[in-house]
Amino acid sequence: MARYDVKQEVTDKYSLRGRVFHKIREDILSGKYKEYEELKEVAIGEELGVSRTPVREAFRQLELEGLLQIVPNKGAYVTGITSKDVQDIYMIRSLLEGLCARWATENITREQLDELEENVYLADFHAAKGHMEQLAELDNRFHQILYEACHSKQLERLLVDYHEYVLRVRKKTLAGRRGQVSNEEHRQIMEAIKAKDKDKAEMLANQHIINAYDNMVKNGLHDM
Amino acid sequence: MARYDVKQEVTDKYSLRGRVFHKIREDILSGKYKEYEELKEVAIGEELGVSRTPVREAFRQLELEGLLQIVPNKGAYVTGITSKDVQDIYMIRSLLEGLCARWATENITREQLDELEENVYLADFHAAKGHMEQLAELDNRFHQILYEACHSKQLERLLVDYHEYVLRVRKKTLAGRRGQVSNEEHRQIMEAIKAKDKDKAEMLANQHIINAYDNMVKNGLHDM
DNA sequence: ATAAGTATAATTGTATACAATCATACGATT
DNA sequence: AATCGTATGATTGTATACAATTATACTTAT
Repeated sequence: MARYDVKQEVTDKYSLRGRVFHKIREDILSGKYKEYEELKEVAIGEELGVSRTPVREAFRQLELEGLLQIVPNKGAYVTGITSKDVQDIYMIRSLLEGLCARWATENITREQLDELEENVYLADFHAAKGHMEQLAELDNRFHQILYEACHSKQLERLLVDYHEYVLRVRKKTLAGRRGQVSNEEHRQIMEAIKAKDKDKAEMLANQHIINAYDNMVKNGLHDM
Repeated sequence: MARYDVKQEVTDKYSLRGRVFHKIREDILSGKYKEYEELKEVAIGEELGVSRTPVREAFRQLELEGLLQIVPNKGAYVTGITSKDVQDIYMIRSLLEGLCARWATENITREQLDELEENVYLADFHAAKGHMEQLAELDNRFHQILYEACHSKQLERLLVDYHEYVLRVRKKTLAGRRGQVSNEEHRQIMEAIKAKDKDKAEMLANQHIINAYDNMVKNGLHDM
């Protein structure tokens, strides 16, 4: 009847258990396995140096995440994502990121706010220098801080999932001018949270995701 | 490279594959397995007449759904849901049901609208007669129609998951006066959709979930 | 030549066997 | 008596074996 801490989950990601799961997940999101491609249990197993058992368990989880589609007695197929799916996900994310920003305004700690501020200033620097990799890293971290700061395990789980999910289609979105504009939006969100303006923070976070989507569509990245 | 239809997923739920998964899920949601209870693979397997393999696969899926927490080499424990978790989920659902109603307004078919209207009138009848079981059934169906009518696989998947999820805490919410009030809200949502008033439909659906939550808290059902 | 039917191969579904890890109890040592 | 160490049992992690299903190729009949 022991009450194990949820933090266990986080470490699991990088420990032995779930290694297979995350590797396959990564390979789907990175585009190594194409849409509608059939994944064979033995083939994947050999590639990862394991038997079918852990692969099957990973397949079942990936199906639940919507990344795989398993047809009984036939096979596992990489789920096809249509441009409408992407649009829907961004609209859903827009609402949830807004709620996250609202809750973060209420619950953010001094340390988290400091890191948020530092993040924005650092991103300014790297945007000016054209360091796209660091910019992408900082963008990820900015949202991650908010996910933690909203102080809701439920919302955090959803948003982390979606955030990883959209990496599949978002890869090069921060390149070009969007990087600087995006960080300017980050700054405004940060300022609103700092000023404890919940409504403004929510509205800005809403719009931030919509803008990211619009930019992605403009660059023609939505039809993968 | 065959393109299997998503409808396969639906039938799977009730076919052989996933039987174990749904049974265990049901037993957790129904409260048969208590919070923090440890589930043993062999014990569950014997109870369902299967070996450990399908049970393990189900465990992995249930962990991803947040219903189980698996600690490596130790065991699977039923996830404890705090009252804050419940509150968060209802807030999240409120936003998503609102979005669903908005999209349903844009995409609902004639047949779906008819069924929605019929649903409301039928529920009126059963509410007056005090038929609580039928009322609960109609409530489920009302939301289900909206999930289908919003015409978004992504949003539907989320909302169906949450809807089943909250059954764990919602069981007796429709009893008492809430049944009639709830159906009056259904009627307003339906009318707004019929009038193609997206904003109103969204707002009403938002409030509908908030009201359900407030009622649940008032009745003291949130601390399970 | 085409189509149906059958046999063979490949793949998934499930059960079982073995390995690794963890919990518990007992005993030895201080 | 308390504590550490070891041994034993229980449980999970993984691999493999077998069963069931599906896909493919070949044969045969029209």
